[in-house]
Amino acid sequence: MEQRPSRPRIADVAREAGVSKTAVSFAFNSPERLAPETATRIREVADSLGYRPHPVARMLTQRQTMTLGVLTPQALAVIFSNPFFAVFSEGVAQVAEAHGYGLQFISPMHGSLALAIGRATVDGVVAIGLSADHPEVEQVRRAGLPMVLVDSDDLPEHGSVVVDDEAGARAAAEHLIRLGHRRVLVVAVERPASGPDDNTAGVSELRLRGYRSAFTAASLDRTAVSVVAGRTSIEGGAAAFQRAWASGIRPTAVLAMSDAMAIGAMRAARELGLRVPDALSVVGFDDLDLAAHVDPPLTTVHQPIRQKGSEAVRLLLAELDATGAHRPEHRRLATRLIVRGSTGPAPAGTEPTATNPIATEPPAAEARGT
Amino acid sequence: MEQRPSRPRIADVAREAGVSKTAVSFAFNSPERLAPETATRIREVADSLGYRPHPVARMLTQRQTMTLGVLTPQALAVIFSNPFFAVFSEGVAQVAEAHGYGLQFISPMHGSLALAIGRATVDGVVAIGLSADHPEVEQVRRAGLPMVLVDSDDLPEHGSVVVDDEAGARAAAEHLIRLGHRRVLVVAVERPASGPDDNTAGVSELRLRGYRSAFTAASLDRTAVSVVAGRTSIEGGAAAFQRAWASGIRPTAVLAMSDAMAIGAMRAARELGLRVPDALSVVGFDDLDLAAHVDPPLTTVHQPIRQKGSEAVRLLLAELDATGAHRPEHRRLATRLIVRGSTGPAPAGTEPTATNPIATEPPAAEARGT
DNA sequence: ACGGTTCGCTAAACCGGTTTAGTCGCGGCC
DNA sequence: GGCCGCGACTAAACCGGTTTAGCGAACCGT
Repeated sequence: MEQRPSRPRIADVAREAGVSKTAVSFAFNSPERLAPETATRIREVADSLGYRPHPVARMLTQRQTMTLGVLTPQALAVIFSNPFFAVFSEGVAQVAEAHGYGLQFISPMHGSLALAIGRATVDGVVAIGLSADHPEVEQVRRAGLPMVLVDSDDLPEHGSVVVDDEAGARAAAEHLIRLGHRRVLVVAVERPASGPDDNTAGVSELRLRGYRSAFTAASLDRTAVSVVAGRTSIEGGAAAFQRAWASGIRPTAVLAMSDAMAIGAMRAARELGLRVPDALSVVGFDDLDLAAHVDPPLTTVHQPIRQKGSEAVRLLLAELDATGAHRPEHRRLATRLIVRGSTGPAPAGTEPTATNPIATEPPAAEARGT
Repeated sequence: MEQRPSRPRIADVAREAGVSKTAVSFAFNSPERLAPETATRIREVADSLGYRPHPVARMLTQRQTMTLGVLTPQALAVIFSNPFFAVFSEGVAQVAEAHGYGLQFISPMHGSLALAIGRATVDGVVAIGLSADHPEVEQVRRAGLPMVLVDSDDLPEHGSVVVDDEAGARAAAEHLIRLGHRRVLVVAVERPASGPDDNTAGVSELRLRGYRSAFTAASLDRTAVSVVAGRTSIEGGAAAFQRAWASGIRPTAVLAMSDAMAIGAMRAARELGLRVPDALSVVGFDDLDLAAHVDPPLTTVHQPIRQKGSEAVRLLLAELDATGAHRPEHRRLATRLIVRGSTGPAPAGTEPTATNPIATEPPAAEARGT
């Protein structure tokens, strides 16, 4: 017959202690406004009743939640299976936690990101993978929530943190060119078929531009670069490489847009009998912890993922602290190429002659092996 | 001089539409109580004003937050760097999301888990790695929050989800015994030095019992099993193995309590010149996706991590739906050994006794994992 | 024509706190 | 002795919604 133990309210404490609600509130929030012994007595009564101020009621009156939101257009389950995101969250969590803020992940609810935003009880938002043209951006603004964008800086009125994707990509391509590679395959991130599109398009575009500019600068033909896309996971990378191979593409090097895809491509290559880096060089992007541990250790473009998260939160907190109008800040973090064991000189005899940069191989004739 | 755009309130909509607050509320929550055209008009006005019901105010009146909490005694940053936790969260997120619930991670704030719980605005809690004797358990109960425990089932009044750690560990040890191993090193999880202790102690204890019972059942000396502890990470596993080796322990096999530690141990062994599995067999625990991708592929005890998360949420939701008294459910999920490439016959000449009949038995018929 | 429903809407109470604007009693000051 | 100021506390308004109780008009059957 026992009913769910209803938690004591402030009025219960007040009655029990023989004081007003106000006094109880003071005892917790500004004890100096009460006689010391009164404050002590109230707190003792509260303790004995097991009273804790109701967090929702507090949020309502104080007009702040002490919680920050991490906004992402992908489902939570997808998020957590993505190591990139895990590292990013680590950075976000660390700074938020240090400043006494909790974290809430805002992801599409019943397929609607707008709905999720409407439900979110946060003081500010870090948005990752959200392109500027997302309608949700407008919704966040109308909700009066400060926001910092990550991986997108084309909304000047919001703070932003980006990395130099283009420079990193260019460095990766230059590295391959110096090693003599003349036919590379770019393994790009495909945007998810359904659901709200994320901003991979923007980042992909920048990286592709970086890759290509290196080849152009080296006076190499644009056709030296072929592109295939896949999901950004080990399996996605493997599948993408297999698909490219099946369609007759025979690169001597792979430029993958994520470490996971690079690892997948390596695996697929190995299964096709291509030794890495002897027959095929592979470059990743991200420099996850994992990258140093695979065999061979992955050459990759390092981007400060953790720092992206922590910096975004710092910007956001600055905006929250700002009393009046506050000029949003824009940060661009550096990337750098980390050369490990998955890249090496292009295999001999694969270079197109200098006079004939196109040196197209007849795909049909070469399909002999299958 | 522009002030932060204050979001419109329900009263603004009411005034603008020439109706009462009640009518506006009805227009959103029970439109059938209004004349259709009135409801439509109110919604149009609301839209034009950009009105959204304030989520905190809603929570307060409806006495529910539509959010579930994931309670963990570790810092968020630690959590996210732990792949085990990522997979678990995936399971949690998937079910929560499907039922329209958001997720909030509750971890120590300024070192105090109690403080974090006090701030959490959730309808129920999934607690992982929380031992029964934690004082926080009592706090959650007093807050009137339903709770489901994961990896701990000694609180009968709360639902629970555990896996059969002991049986899985026993299977792993039996596998090694059949392969002829007689000197094994258990790489256990050390409990973090400071901060609130998590429940690894309970799980570790169970697994250790499983390991030992296999050796006892095979009439092997207890001294065949030595134990070393380390942090549950690749580095932690490597360090632990090195430490054991340095202190003169010379096992032919390692039973690690996590895949990460197993991988670390493999790396450390390789650096010591020990080939896996020829000179040293290694068994992990968890069966992360990663386990199949390392070289050699890791033999490990599979536990349904994702399912632990999803099942815990299902139990919790059932408790939330329950109108009256509800008997909490307790689930125990199975574990199973996945044999891959990191285990093999004990190297010749290492056996303490030649009389043991099991010694020559070939690798038994266990499922070969991919 | 009249009492009883039903419909469409509203006023006021409520959720559980915080905060503002006092009230009350007392000691000090001139 | 009257006024002021101050310390300790409280009543009431408020945060932004939802919900209950109820009101007036239209409708309905007899």
